[in-house]
Amino acid sequence: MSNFVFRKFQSLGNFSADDEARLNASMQRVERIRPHTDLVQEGVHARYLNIVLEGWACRYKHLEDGRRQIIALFVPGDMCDPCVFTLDAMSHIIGTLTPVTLGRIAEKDMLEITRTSPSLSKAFWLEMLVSAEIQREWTVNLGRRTALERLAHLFCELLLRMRAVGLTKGCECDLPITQADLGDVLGLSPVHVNRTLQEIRAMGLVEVRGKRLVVHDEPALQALGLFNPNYLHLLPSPSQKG
Amino acid sequence: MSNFVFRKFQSLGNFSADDEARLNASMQRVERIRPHTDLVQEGVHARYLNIVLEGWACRYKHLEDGRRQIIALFVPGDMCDPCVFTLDAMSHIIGTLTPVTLGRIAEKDMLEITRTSPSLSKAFWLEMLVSAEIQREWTVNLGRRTALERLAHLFCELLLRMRAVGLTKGCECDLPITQADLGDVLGLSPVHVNRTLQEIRAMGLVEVRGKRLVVHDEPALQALGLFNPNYLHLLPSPSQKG
DNA sequence: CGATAGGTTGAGTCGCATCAACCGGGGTGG
DNA sequence: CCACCCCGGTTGATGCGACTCAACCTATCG
Repeated sequence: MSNFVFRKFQSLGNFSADDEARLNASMQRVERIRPHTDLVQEGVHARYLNIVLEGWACRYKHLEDGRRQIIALFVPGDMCDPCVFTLDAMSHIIGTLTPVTLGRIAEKDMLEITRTSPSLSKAFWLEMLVSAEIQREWTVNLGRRTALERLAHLFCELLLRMRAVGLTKGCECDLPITQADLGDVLGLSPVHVNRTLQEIRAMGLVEVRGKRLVVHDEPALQALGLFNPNYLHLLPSPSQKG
Repeated sequence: MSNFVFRKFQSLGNFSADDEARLNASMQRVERIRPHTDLVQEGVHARYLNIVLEGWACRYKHLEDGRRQIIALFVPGDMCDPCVFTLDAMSHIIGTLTPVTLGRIAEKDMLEITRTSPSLSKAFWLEMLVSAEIQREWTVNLGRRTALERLAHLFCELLLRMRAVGLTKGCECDLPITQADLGDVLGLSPVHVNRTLQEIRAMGLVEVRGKRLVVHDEPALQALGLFNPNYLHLLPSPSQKG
């Protein structure tokens, strides 16, 4: 199992070697899915739990006239739908943003795992609650923050999430998505994303170069984005270095 | 138990007389909480599951500078936090919008109920999944719909949710909240809510008078709001008459 | 070497916010 | 019982933030 997925589960509670073995045994690897591919179709009952192992994916919805809103971002270690099994059909789509490698767990294995491993089912449960918390925070982001604040807030969140799975180097991490995708996350037009990126860089807080996010002043960025990390329910980080 | 709460649980699956008795036994009634009162403080571990029996409540967050976003609306029959027990602390506040009567179930009773009654725990689980679906749809609403569309969409949702618990008369239901509260739901200023209400009324779709919502043309309202009811996961309604 | 996707820039417009004043009704205190 | 107050709603004027359209630039890839 990749190191950062291991970290992810560790961050969700006690995670034993036995748990790891069980996960590995039931996880089927699906390599290098192309970017901008839909994994799960709207209106279809989910048959697998998908864990992102490499690359970024998202949950999104389309309006009839083509407008698109990305509802959630999935970075390595994230589970795309820890809770979707019981609903008859999904009202959203899960798709890749970059080339993605998935770990896939069939529904019956999931049921078996949650029935027999308290630590793993607690991990799935926590993952679900935290993703709901993120969803709520995004609601606030879209409803009450300006473009500049939204961008700052998103960058703060992503940096912390990437750090939690050990995918940062100091205040730097991958940001492998386009400005248009960022716009669909933030409810902004691609043009305005571009200008807002320039503005935030001119303030000396953040730079985006070559699909990398480089945060120069994290406290100031958090202040700008009115960012309070509580909603991520991160453990007091044992190592900030990533 | 009030008729509409009964309906609510029926709409969430098979709900026996025995289930009803168990709920009644462990539910403590809290009468007439004042409007604009916080039920659960931010950063405090929840000790109860709250079910709204009368009135409307909401989940909201504040930004440091006073901006406020309502993240969820709770109408009679809704559970304020079916899933919050396992998280250490909440990053949001639950408060009343109108005078509210709650049914309150202590944490230990909840654990007991979910452990021993499959039908009730399935109901709680479903309620949680649907509320997550609503949250996602609101994210789209704030990110990608105009003020007029947002309002139309919200009204469509509220009408269906109220109908599901039998609190509509045809295409009419209570709407006991202020325009300022609507603004905090929709990410709009109170002034703009007012103007948008006038606009939607001038179109002949909806009227709001005396804390009542009156929908004149539900299909047209759904079209305007780009509304697709799938996300509510309502059962094929046995009776539309409310 | 051309095609194409992503990024950048400018001009013009519009949706929504803000500020401020005013109205109307229900509750309260004198 | 009346006067007042205050909250919620309404209206107008003005400004700004973000969108749209359109052109152009740049890097990558076949």
